[in-house]
Amino acid sequence: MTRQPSPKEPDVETKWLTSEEVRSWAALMAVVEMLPSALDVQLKRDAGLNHFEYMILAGLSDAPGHTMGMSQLALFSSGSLSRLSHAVGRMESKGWVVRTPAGTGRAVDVSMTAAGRSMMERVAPGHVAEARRLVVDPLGPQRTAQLGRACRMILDAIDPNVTSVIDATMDRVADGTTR
Amino acid sequence: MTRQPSPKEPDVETKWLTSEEVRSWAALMAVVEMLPSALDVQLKRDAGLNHFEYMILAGLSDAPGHTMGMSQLALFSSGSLSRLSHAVGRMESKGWVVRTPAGTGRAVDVSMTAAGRSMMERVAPGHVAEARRLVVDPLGPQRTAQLGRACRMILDAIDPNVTSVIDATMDRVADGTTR
DNA sequence: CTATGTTGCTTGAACATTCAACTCAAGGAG
DNA sequence: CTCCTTGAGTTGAATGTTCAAGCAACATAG
Repeated sequence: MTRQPSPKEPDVETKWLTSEEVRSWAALMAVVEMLPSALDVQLKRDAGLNHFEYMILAGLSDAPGHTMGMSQLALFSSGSLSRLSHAVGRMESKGWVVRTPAGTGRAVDVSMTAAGRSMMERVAPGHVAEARRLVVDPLGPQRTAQLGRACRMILDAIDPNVTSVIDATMDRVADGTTR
Repeated sequence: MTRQPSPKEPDVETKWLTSEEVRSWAALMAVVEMLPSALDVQLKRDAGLNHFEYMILAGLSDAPGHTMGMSQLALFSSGSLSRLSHAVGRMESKGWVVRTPAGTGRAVDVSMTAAGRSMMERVAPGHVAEARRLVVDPLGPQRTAQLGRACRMILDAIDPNVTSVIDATMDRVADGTTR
């Protein structure tokens, strides 16, 4: 039901989707539902880690000093502060990260431990291989780049802040500032 | 950490991503994490429904006789049978769907009730508006179609069966067979 | 110097999802 | 006919996520 359900009334208000658009929308919805769990399979198997936790570690791994504040990390990992707090709690008890009070106010910094880092080094290759197998390779470079641009436009519509945080991290990664 | 972490060893095995590819990948990951919850906000507010439950109703709403078998529905909604079973249980207790034993074997059919249908009619416009606001309109028709094609390629890589189920439903929708 | 607000995070309970085990019905194989 | 095996769902416990409330450290205003 993404097109007009029953054309009884004139239905002036709703701008329904064309059948082309419905097709695209359905495909996108299927991807957002399936891709995370498809990735979870590999991560869970190889490291007892879910996708969200992986994103956290990936973020820290590329941050200066392997450290980020909670709020920034929440924005980067596209999760709520609460979800992050729970997740970091779990990961702390497994010894992958530590929390330290940051300079000012009530702020908290999260940093990756050596154990966390070595875990990442163990899992990352498999994860990248999955990324290739499911997305990058089937699409090829051209379409992958196109997809990236489309996603950035969507993110901008959802919340303009996210794009800038991600871009910042990506710039750091590209520069190799962290190595 | 989607690129090479520390170039000590030759690292013959892993084909890391280029910085262009990492950018696209990061944007895609952010979308798959954020889009469902962004959509949930509207659905929850307007109908106490989450995105997965909406997909179930949407599937039924476009199915002949507003009815589908559990397995087919699971495939369509990109969820596990177990998840679907729990979700349908909840929705049944709210009076939106009913389960009836289907002809052969252990099979079960799920159908949308009148209450479910009228609920859909109430929510759908708002949902479509969100779909437009966050995706279709910012991208424009060309890029939306491109995005759809890319998603279909990804789905094919994850599980070739899904594409056909979705296409089948979409064909029905396009034909208007259910009206 | 109290009161009021704001930021940044944590917490607990309610709710949803996953995982592994189980049931029940058919379909063969011998 | 009896014994696997497979297919289709269900169930309960363990795990994760969300939601609303709470709390501590400042800031600002009176």
